[in-house]
Amino acid sequence: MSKGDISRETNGTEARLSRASVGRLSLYLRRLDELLRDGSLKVSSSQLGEALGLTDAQVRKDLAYLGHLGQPGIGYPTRELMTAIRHTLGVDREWKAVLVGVGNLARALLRYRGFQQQGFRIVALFDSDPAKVGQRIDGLTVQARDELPTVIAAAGAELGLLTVPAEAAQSVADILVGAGIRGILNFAPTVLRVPPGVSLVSVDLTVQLEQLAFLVQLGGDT
Amino acid sequence: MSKGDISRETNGTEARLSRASVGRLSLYLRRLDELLRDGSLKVSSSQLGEALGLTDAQVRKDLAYLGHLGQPGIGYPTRELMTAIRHTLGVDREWKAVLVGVGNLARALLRYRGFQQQGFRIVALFDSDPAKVGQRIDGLTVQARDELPTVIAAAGAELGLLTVPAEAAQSVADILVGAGIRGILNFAPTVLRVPPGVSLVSVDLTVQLEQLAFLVQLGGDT
DNA sequence: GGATGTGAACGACTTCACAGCG
DNA sequence: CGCTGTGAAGTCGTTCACATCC
Repeated sequence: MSKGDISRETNGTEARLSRASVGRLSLYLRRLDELLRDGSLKVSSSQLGEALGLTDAQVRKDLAYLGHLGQPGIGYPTRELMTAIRHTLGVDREWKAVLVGVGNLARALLRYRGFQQQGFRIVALFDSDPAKVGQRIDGLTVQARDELPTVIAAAGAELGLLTVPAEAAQSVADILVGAGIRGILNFAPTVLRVPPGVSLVSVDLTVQLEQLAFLVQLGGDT
Repeated sequence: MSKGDISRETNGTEARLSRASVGRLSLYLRRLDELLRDGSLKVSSSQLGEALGLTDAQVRKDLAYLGHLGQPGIGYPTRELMTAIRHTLGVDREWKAVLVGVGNLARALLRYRGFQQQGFRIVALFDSDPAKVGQRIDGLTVQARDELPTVIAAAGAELGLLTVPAEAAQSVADILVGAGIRGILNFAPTVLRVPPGVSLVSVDLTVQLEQLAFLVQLGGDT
C-alpha cells in the first residue's frame, strides 16, 4: 500500500498541515458545496472565510498547501478547489468502517447522512451483549465481538468507530488494531493508546461539556 | 469582556487558561478520580501525565493556574486538586440544560451517565416534529419548539444542547439566545454564530471523520 | 532525594503587509 | 485594480532546565 509521507509532491512548495488546518479544510469543503449550489464558480478567500469566522489570510495559507489553485484578481475555481480538498483529505474514495458498541450513539452515527455522503460506509456492527447480537439495524446484523477479526479482514474495513463504554474501550481498540484497522474514531470517555501506524481521533463529550461550563462561568465570550 | 485571555485574581498568581488547558483539566479530573479510587492520596505531575500521554511539565503548567497546590518533594493532594479543578471548570454546581432535536443522538446524550455525574441535568426536550411532541423519553415529555422561551425561563436553564439538522441549527440557536441561554453545545454540522456573552462549543462529526481519513491516508501516526 | 513552580528557549500557528500577477 | 501567495512579525502554547522547598 501507499507508504505515507507528509511532504508534498509536484510543485516544490514545501508545507505542512496542522490538525487545525485539516479541520478547516473540512469546513471549506462544506461551504464550497453551498457556494457552488448558489452558482459561484469562483470564490475568494474572504468570501470563503467570512461565514466560517476566519480571516482571508488564514484561508489563503490553508489553501496554499493544495498547490497554486488561486488566480490573482479572480479567486479560486470552486469545483477544482473542492476536488483538491477532497483529494487531500482522502475523501475522494470510499472508506469502510466497522462500528463497535451498538447503543443510541451508534444508531445516530448509522443514520447520519453526512457520513454516507462523504464516502464513509459502515459495513458491520458489533456488540458484546448477546441480547443485541443478531438484531438487524439499518440493513446490518449485529455480530458478536469475537467475529471482529474475521469480518474486518473479509470486508476490508480500515476504520473503526468506537461507541462502547469507557471500561471496554482500550481492549476493543487493541482488538481492532490487532485485526488490522488503521484508524479509530473514539467516543468513549477515555484516553486510548494505539501503536504508531494507527491513527486516532477522539470525541470526548464530557470534556466538551465541561469546556462549555467553564466558558459560561467566565461570563462567556465565544 | 475578556477576550480570549483569562486573568485570575485570588492568590496573586497571574495566569491564563487556553482552551487546550481547559480540556486537559477535564482529563486530569477523570484520571484523579481513578487514582483516588485506587487509594492515591497524593499524586505527582508525572503520574498524572503518563496515562494521558502528557509530559510532567505540561501537567505542572496547567495545574499552576489553580494556585500553589503542589508540595515540592511530595506531589499534589488528590482530593484538594479535584476540588480545585471542579471549581475552576465550574462543575462544582448543577447546570440545567435543554435539548433541542430529539433524534438518536439526543437519546444517547440523555442516557449518558457521565453528564449526570458531572452535574449536568437535562430538564426539557424540544422538537419541531408534531409526531414527536408529547412523547415521553426518560421521564421527560417532548415539547413543541415555540414553548422554548417560556420553558427555559421557568426552568432556569442556562445551557442548550443542539441536535437538530444543520439547516435548522442557526435559527434554533437564535431562539435559544433570545430565550436567555448562556451556552450552546452544537452537534449540527454547521458553523454557528452567537453574540458575545454567549458561549459556544461545537462537535462536528464530519470534521472529525475527515480528520481521521486524512491521518490514515498519511499512513498514520497518532 | 524527589517533586514543584517558573523564566527562558523553542516551536507552532496566525496575522500582517506587500510584491506580483491576471 | 483585485486578489493571491508568501516572507516577516507577532502571538500563543509547549518543553527545558534549574532554583527552590519539603
